[in-house]
Amino acid sequence: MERAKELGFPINPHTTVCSDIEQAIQLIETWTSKRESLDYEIDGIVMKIDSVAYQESLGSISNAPRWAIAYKFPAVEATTRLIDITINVGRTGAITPEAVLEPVEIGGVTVSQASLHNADYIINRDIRIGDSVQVKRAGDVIPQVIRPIVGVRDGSERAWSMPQTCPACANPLIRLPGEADYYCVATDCPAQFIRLIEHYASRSAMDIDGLGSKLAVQLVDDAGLKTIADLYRLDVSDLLELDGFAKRKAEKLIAGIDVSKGRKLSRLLYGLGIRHVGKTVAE
DNA sequence: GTCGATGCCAAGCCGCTTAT
DNA sequence: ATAAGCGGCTTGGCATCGAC
Repeated sequence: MERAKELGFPINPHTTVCSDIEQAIQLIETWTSKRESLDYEIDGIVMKIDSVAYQESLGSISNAPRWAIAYKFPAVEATTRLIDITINVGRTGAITPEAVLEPVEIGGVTVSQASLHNADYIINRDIRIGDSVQVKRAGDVIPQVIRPIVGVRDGSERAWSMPQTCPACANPLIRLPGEADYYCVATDCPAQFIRLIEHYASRSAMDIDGLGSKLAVQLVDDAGLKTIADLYRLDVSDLLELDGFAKRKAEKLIAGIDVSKGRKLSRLLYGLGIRHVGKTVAE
């Protein structure tokens, strides 16, 4: 940091060296109360091993160094009403329940939805539709439903259970013994296919410029896409039939699809969306 | 002016493999 | 035998930019 400063980079003036863990804890306590005095917001403090030699011998795991970690201040919590629980069908057919919340301000943003992860998450916490719930932003970012406030129930709350059938294709949902998620295992489920198209076109797969989630819906619902291969049978005149498409946008998308023919085999493999074949495995 | 795509900030949970 | 590591999968919000 000192060298960076010498080179003219702006560095944070509050950087402090602590000689042991007690001093580090003391520093956190000091800043917990002084936090409001800064003219910018902070969500915690980064602790680093000062010795470069120790940093090198500690190394890294995956993306994170073992010699630096963030202490995060407790996230702000808010109370709101759980209006409904909807379910989402993922690319692999995994079913994820989602909380529809009465919009509430938390840490400067409005939270109206949160993932509920799986059926057990809801059942174990006894979360019911209509409940008042405590919500926070985990790591000050990701909206999370923590627990229901049982004491304020008035009897109108309804217990939730996982639907028996897929909301998109009406085929039965299946949960394998020992697994947490329910799956739609239909091979022709439109919700799964829309997600597959999104994934296939995404930046780290075939990187088709201009094809995102909204367009995937349009292509499947309105342009009659049935397989990934159908993408390559589209032409400009097909796209001009669709809402919001004019010449320029249609030509750009066709060009983007064309360019994707030249992508590496590993990107194609990843793009096909085979379970347990992620980016690393594909490469 | 509006809508969608994208890149950025991220965490929880799960299933499996590897290290201790 | 247990813990740590890791990849995979899913999600929310915001700023910015381009197309319509």
